[in-house]
Amino acid sequence: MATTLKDIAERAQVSVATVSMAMGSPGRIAEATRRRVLQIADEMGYRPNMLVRGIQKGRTMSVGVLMGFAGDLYEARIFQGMHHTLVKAGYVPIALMPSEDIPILDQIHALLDRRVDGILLRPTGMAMWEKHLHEALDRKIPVVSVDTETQAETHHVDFVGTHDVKGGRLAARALLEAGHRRLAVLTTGDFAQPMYFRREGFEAEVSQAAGANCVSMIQPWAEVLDDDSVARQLLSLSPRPTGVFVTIGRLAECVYRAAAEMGLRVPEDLSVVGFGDERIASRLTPGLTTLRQQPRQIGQLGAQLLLDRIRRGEPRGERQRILIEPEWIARESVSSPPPNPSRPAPEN
Amino acid sequence: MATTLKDIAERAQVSVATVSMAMGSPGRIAEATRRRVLQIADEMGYRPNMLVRGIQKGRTMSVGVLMGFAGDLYEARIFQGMHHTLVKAGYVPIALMPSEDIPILDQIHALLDRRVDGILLRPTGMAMWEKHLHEALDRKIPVVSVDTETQAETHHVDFVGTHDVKGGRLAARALLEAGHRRLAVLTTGDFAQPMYFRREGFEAEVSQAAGANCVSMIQPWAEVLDDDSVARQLLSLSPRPTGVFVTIGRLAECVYRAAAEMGLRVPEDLSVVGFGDERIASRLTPGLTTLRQQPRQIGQLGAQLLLDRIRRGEPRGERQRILIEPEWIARESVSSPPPNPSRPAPEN
DNA sequence: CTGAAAGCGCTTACAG
DNA sequence: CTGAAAGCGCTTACAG
Repeated sequence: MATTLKDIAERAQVSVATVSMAMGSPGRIAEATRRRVLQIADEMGYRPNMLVRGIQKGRTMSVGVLMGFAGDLYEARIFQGMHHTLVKAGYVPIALMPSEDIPILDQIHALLDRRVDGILLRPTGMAMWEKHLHEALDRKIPVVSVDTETQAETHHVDFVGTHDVKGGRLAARALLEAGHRRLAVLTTGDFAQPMYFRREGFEAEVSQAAGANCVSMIQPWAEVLDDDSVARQLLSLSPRPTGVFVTIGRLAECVYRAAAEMGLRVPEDLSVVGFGDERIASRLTPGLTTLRQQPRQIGQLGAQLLLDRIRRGEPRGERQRILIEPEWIARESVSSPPPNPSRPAPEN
Repeated sequence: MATTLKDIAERAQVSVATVSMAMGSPGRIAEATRRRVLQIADEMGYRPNMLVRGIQKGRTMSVGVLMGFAGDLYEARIFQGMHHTLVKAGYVPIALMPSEDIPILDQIHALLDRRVDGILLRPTGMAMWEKHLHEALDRKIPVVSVDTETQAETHHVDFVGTHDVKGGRLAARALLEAGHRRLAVLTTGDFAQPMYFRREGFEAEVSQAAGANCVSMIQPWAEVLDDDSVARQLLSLSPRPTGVFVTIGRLAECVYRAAAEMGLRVPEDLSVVGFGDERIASRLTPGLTTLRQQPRQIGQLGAQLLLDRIRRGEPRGERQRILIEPEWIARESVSSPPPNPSRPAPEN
């Protein structure tokens, strides 16, 4: 249906090879012929057929992107970053997502059958991509994981994500420097590594500070939005923590509400530091001091890593791992601890 | 690099044609041979090369998807719907979005050069896809527009979207039936047709009701979130409207705030009906009665329309246009008008 | 400077 | 029942 080199060759009264060279190889064809051929090609609306090139060179200039596409800003930003880097380099993303009634293996095969040059994925808890990743790796198709690290098959899967441990440390350091000593973490358990790492970093930093301690409580993921009971428990501890780190922004809402119910003011009585969730953080009153992630950059670097591997043609090189430090965004939810704690500390 | 039919043929000691037929054509090859070939193919991890099929049959089983991917739930749902229908049918979406520094024409060409079988697009205000759509249409590649209708090149561009006019009518009817006669529309101008259609439907319905009237005010899009001044103006009219229709959910926030500042209660003093934006609608207090759109279904039907066109092989058939009625979601923001309006109506 | 030939991976009539 | 040949659209040595 579409215009082919043959069509052009006939019209221009030259061979297909000549047309091909006129378009592709600079000085191979006489300038006059070349001009004429190009002119005709243009008139006929010729567009190169990348399928052919894909077969010939073994490069389709397309990559598979496996994500959630669930509609959160964070993931959209990651995709924006990937998209930008890919398209700038002449690549195109084939975007697939998990779906109840479509076997994941079929999705991977759909990519392999179209000979994608590589795969970018964000292995969220729900998407069980990982089990079938070897299908790609065995065929020497590079895979780069983004935001969340793959659990299995990590051997040659590069990774770009947030430096969660560092983020946890930064949160702890800020609270410690503000004078807090009784610290707490409110986290949510069943949602993969990032939460664990954030908590880990926080606890590690606190453990190095003289006279400071830290309790941690876990709220089931399903109840993150609605249930304030865990936050209330946390604030009912005696002695009560004066600085709380929540590993995900939404949890701050629970803490805020629980505090309000208990007559505690933020930040006068209680300092709170969050993680990510910029929208929520800026909307809360007082504004939530938080660690901003860099989803766009994560997407870009992930794509870059993949392109590097594709270009080097060695999917089994040394594994790359890039962690991006979250940015400290100071709002109004952190201050020094109350001078007169609910239960006076004897060591004054 | 990847296993080819030739590799399998060598191992199985048969011709490439035999291998091909063993896989593709049912009864063409002796069962024993077939088994052996398939077995070997499986061992070698053979995967068919769809690029070749794409060249041979002129079908790549891929379609271009041009959207915003800006991270709103609504668009994500549309994409989910498209994705589901496409993947179920063996197709795959190549997802491209507008980007400051990438010419749109290049994006379209990226799709054409990969010989996508069709294009799905959501022509939002920002994305100037439309100018270059003829590049696809001229090459007989079907295009289906979703959510927002294309302005130009509509000749053969099918469309699936919300029945905005009907939605506006439903909103008006509900307010009229609740007894309201002084009605108002708060809309936002610079954001393409849907808003106009909603308003149009509302005004048309009101104009048919005895003794009812309607004023309309437009708020610039850029200020939708922050600026309540237009809403305040609207509520300061004399006589004051008792029922307001906002053409987009977010605007309800402005109305709510303005009402609160002016000492007006929703719904006792003021009834409000919104459109879309389920998240906001359910979060507001009182809950916003609204017209729910069906983004997932819109995506599915859009993809279906495209697949139909691809299969029929006639990109120039009669134009399809599917409008999906928004669903009336009753919450708490609508009641009968106040018995004793701010400025007593003489006709009692 | 231009063309004929071989090849990329596969399918499909057509022979045998 | 299986294979050789031609062809899909293109590129790339190799001749002339």
